[in-house]
Amino acid sequence: MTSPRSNFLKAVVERGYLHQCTDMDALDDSMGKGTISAYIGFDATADSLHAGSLVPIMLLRLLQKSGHKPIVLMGGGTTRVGDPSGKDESRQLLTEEKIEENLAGIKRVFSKFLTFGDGPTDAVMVNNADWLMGLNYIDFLRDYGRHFSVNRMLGFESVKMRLEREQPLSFLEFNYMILQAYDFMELSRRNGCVLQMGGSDQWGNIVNGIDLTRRVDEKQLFGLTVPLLTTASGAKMGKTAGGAVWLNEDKLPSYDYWQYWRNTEDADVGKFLRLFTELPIEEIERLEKLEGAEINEAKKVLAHEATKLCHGEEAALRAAETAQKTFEQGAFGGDLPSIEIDRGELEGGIGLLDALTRAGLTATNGEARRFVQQSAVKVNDEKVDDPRAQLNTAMLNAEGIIKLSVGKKKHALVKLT
RNA sequence: GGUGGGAUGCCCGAGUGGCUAAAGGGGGCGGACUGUAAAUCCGCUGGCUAUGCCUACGUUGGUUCGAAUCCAACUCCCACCA
Repeated sequence: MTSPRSNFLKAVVERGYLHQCTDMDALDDSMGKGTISAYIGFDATADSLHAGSLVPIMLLRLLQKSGHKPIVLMGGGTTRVGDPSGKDESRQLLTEEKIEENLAGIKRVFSKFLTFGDGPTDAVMVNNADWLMGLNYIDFLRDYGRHFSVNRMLGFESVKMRLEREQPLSFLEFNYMILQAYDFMELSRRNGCVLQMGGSDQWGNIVNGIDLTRRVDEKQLFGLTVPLLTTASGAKMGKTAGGAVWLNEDKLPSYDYWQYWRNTEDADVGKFLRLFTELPIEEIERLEKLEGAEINEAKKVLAHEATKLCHGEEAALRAAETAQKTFEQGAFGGDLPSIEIDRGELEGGIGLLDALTRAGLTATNGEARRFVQQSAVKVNDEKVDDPRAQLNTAMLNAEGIIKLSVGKKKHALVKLT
């Protein structure tokens, strides 16, 4: 493969987005000739996307910046079936109302990363429920079912894995790849889409769509996959203490989002800067060369750039300021989570355990008790190891705030109403 | 439809009448060490108005002083046979 000439593919290779591509040279040619449309499909299994979906999202953004048209395919129809790829067990089927609700939440995420509209390179969002729900079973089987070889489908990784491990695979799920293949063909017909991208676990599904369209419409389509990311120490991307790293502000405050990137493992910094920021490569090469404690500077840049894309520059600066005050000056910043308490209530004294739980630092009083006993709890940066301790007005600082901490990283503020 | 096997805490998985809030592992969290990193070591890991109480071993009943453990019915899953 010669090195690509189109802006998009050049960047894809350079920044580490490429895992596999069906026909790099031919795709490069088409992209050089003019604007193309490409799509990525997203499940509607939750009401927000999380950091695990960020690579494909960034890929669509890069596509748009390179002068092409991104199509976001919402799996309103296929989510009703459930993708078996990469999963041991069938997924719980979601109700229709829940799926609709999830679609609405996910739409808000994309508006941050892509420009939607009617222009030639404006992004569009489509929902495969629009064409899948109306399919007639017998017609579908006769028109398209005959192009799928079961023999071949059994060889696909997603299916093979289930069969080898003797995990049940229902006929419903077995049909997922057929529906996704049909999606690709449908999008090529409706929107002139010629490229489907996705995670490396989608390779089989993508290739199926290309094959189907070649057989039925005699059209050449392309597929390109991105690597499925794990951190250098093997953990799945996008998981953290409190659960998933959501991209919607209402599910994960921008301060916590910033912290997630700030805590990136050393070995991942360069990779993440390439994938999740839009800094020039030369700048990234400079940053990833930093060693020892200096690499923290690179992590701050990563946190800033990533947060800026998702939540805006202002939120990123706010998070950085709070982090600086909290971690580097031993004070606290206004972006920390906070709870408000009535003065009268505080005068009467509030149990420490109760306060920790109300502030969201602990899930239950029992957990709070354990933390206190493990001397992990601080009030105004003073260690407290008596579970019966009370908060009172004497603890308020000059600004009328009490700072609570659990461990080194979790902090919250108690303010008066 | 028949026969056999299974369902345990976030996950995997021991446990076959009291010593079981349930071994062990994973994951997660806290502490030490550091650089808000990794690795390593130590500890914690059902809830509560807390020397006690409540909830929990698929569901519902039963036997027993006492059940995750025994019995019955039911639900779901798996395997083999038809």
